[in-house]
Amino acid sequence: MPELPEVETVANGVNDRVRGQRIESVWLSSKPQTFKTPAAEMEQDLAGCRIIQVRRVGKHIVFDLENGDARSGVLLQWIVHLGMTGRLLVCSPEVPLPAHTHAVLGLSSGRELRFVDPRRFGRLAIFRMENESVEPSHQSTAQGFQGPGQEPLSIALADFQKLFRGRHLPIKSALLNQKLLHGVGNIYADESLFRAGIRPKRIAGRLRKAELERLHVSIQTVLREAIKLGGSSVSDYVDADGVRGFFQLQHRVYMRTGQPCLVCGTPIRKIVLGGRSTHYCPHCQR
DNA sequence: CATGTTTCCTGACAGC
DNA sequence: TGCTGTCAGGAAACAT
Repeated sequence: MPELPEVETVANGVNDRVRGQRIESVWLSSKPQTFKTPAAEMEQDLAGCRIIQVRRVGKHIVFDLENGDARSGVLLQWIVHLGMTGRLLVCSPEVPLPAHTHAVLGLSSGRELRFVDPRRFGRLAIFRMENESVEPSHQSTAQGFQGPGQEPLSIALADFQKLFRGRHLPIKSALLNQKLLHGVGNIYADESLFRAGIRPKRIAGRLRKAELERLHVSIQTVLREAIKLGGSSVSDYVDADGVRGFFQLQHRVYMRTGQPCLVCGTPIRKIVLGGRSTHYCPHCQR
């Protein structure tokens, strides 16, 4: 299940392979729920565009596109959300199309960019923004696609603390809420809470200042470490090369139910919180 | 408005 | 062996 580190890894890998190329052909499957933008419209929009760059915003992969019509002043973005089982692959057209392929972009390099998603929790969309050249004295303030939440790797401590003020829900549920914080999913929520020594069901608004400080640090540490290792390969996540990440070897609680805590030896406990399996050490996390 | 619950989807795996 | 049932999970939609 791709979270921030996996999405970052995929986005970087895809960026290296497709940056600067033109989209010469577009094929989309007929599974309407995959397309937040109607498929016909998306096809029209993507065809002929040049890919300026590919980057991560939250758990979304954003393709910044130039549509070749400079006068239109429109910057298009292709937004890819991998959901649980989505993959982006760059390969030769000769490689047989895997089952559950939902999008194939033919590139000027002669290779194809493919979106494959068996479980269809992934989503594709076009984001359109006006080019903000209206204020020539200022740098463009155009951000393009932005989720409603904050980026965990750059949020300041004070803003981080503010996110949870007055919230009456378990801290883990708050961490998973993308409207608050981007990119933290089930694995990294559990791992961060373990490293911060906080029980997942503690009420977010009742955490002490010192605990939020620890959590702020541990989220960033865990995410950065995971990015360095290429993400976690838990079920079927692979990067753009089809290579698996290695962060799962660093998991201290996730999927370690019953195994001894690596700090104190107490068996790791598993509960269900907000419909998500949740792992923690009952001794180390209070 | 803030939270909680249900829904979407298929592969993997357990149990008979 | 092969079938059936259960589970996983991001985030939107819906309910409370």
